[in-house]
Amino acid sequence: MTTIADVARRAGVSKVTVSRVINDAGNVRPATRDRVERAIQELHYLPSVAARSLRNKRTNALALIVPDITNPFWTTIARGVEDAAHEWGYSVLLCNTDENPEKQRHYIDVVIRQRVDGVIIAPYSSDADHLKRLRERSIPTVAIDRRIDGWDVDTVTGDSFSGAYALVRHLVDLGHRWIAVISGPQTASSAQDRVLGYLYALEKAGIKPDERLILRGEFRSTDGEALTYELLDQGLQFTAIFAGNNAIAMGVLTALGNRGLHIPKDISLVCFDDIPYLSHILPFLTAAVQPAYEMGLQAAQLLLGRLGGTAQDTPARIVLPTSLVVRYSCGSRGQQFSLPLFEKSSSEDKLPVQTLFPEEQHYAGEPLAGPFPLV
Amino acid sequence: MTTIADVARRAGVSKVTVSRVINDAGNVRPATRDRVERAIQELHYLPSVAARSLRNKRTNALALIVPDITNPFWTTIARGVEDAAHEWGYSVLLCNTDENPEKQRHYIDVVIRQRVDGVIIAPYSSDADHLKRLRERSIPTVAIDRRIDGWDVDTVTGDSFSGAYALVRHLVDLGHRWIAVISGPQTASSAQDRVLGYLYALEKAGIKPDERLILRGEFRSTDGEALTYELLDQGLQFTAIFAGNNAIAMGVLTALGNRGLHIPKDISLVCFDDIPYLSHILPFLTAAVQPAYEMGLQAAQLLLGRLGGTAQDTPARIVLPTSLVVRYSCGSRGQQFSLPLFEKSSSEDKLPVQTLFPEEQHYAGEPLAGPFPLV
DNA sequence: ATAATCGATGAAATCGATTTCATGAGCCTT
DNA sequence: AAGGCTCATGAAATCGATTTCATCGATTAT
Repeated sequence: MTTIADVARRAGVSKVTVSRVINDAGNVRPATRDRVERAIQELHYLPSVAARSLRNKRTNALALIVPDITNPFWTTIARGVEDAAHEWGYSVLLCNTDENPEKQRHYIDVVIRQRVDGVIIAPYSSDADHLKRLRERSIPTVAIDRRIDGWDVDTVTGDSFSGAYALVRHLVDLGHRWIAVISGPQTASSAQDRVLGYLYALEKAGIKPDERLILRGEFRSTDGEALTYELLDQGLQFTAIFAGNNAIAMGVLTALGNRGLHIPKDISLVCFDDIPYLSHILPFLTAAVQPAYEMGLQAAQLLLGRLGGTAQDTPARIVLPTSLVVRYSCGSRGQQFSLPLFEKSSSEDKLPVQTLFPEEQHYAGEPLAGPFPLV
Repeated sequence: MTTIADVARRAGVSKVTVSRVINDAGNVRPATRDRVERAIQELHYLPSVAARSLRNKRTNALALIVPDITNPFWTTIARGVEDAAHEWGYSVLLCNTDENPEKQRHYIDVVIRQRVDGVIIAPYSSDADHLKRLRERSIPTVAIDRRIDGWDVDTVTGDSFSGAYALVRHLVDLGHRWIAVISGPQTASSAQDRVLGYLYALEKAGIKPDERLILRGEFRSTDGEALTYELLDQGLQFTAIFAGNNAIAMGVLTALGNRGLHIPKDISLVCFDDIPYLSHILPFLTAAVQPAYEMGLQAAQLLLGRLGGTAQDTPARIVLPTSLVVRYSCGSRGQQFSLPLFEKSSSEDKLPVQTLFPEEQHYAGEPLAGPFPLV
């Protein structure tokens, strides 16, 4: 790997001069600059970020710590963060915790070892011990989607409270009186707020909440499914379910389908967060939609602003508005059909595909180009 | 930030001894080891990867360069890569190229500056100039999903040829004779193979291919949509469309819907790659499904194997089998319904949600906990 | 004409780890 | 008892960049 010394030697100057050229630091004669630039070109030199950041104490890297990169909500946030970071010349270390405190601890370690300049985190639990490690080292941090109790940091969230209120209000307006909620873990402020919004909507409607209809699990489809079975098996009376996020809603759908219940004919369903591809083809689920890309963008801009040292004021608390997207899962727009659309047993045929030319497939080059026209 | 020197001072030893403890290098008296470990604990010391890798010339980091992290296919691959990397103590630098050669060039620069130990890349174009830069520096590289012509590297792909063959064969068996294909860019081997599989299926069926029915764009829904309009506007005769990937299929759906055409009543549709959430609720699209997670896993294992120096043999060419999942978009299982399910104009109502307590929202702590029961 | 300033350049120190080599203590062998 | 080992430990060099400070020639001010 070529180093700055190689470039210096080739250009007939010292390392310092090469460094000046790289960093556009001025005080370099145009002729010298040219020689150095030519040497850089010829050697395909690219400076080592490790060496540079060792000296600089700045890595030009952010970390984004999220629960589940498989969920399109988080993917979209990641895109927002990445786009903003890219703009400012920062790279992004993406960390996936699976809502697992142990993995979160691990990644906080990684992030510290990497000496990233800043962290954007959707904390598993607000008071988690290991979050303190970021604080102790005063690593600039932005909380996204979830607040961190007891640490006054910049925060970007969607308006979970109002979104939940709007969803439940919608159900109430349609005449529902027994509404179950399956939210996320109590440790996540977003999950809390959604339950609070739910309660507020009930209160406003003069409905006395029933504790047995308020369930909490992880923000995962498996938990949504299991808790729906629990609801059904307890023989409770309810006519609608509010799912705390899109993954939980998927689990609810699965469970209801398996029990032969149809939406919205038998039960209405609303949820938080959109599912991009799905709602495009099948605009079925009525949902409170957060501006995920915007959230990522704002979080990154907030963080980069801090790093740039421009904003030295008090921590920002940005709460972005949600939208209520009314579709068909409550029957409010006419019952075009009910989910599930298919009988369970006949829904899929998965056939193995035979590999046609096993030998050729392992060749380099273009073994398949021979016998076919038009290519 | 505490350094190894701080730890050494506190433990009353030299930096070397601390380094030995950290790296479990032996030749340290148990009593000394204890003192050092206690000092590490007390100071919350975590070594800097920059300093370490500067000296070691190993960063314990991989890069994964993919076209679009928003597409669940790539997200799933990323999970496979990440899980394998995590297992071996490597971190993953995730790079998103948007199928944009300029961004790919940029990220290859980044990857070199970062001195990552290895790269897994779905190259935009196999013969792209800037791929050479990885080669020149002999950075261990694995191509994923797409082969790289003229560079004999480890490669992990799905069996696009056979998958495409199976899809088109399925259409032919159902009686289709005029089948259009909308594939990805010719520079991507996966897109090529899918066209080749298409042609092979036609040939086997004794159908003469029509060049006008073979279209290529980017692997994006916008291109799928635009090219579908093109097909329709040319007044060509065709009864089915084979979409080169899931994103293109989404675009095709949009275009057909906008033109008032229904699937499978008016036109049949098959595509490559699944759409996890969607096909779970609405198992509608008949597709050739690649084992994405497995692909990521194998690519990472291949790469890590190289880095470990275990496998010094010739480059591997792993081709993983696809499955044909027969659903409803060709009508072969009965026409339960046609897509689009809704009249276009009436499909959604997006309402802004009013923020209920704007002031409280910006407070720290738990401003919302007051007036509600049950919390 | 001389001092002061400025611009271009490089030598050496530095960042935080690891590696190499030297040292000295204790133990074993003959 | 002397030489040879092993083991525990540390001093110094090193990785590849940047920063600080010194130097020297040219230009400007007095």
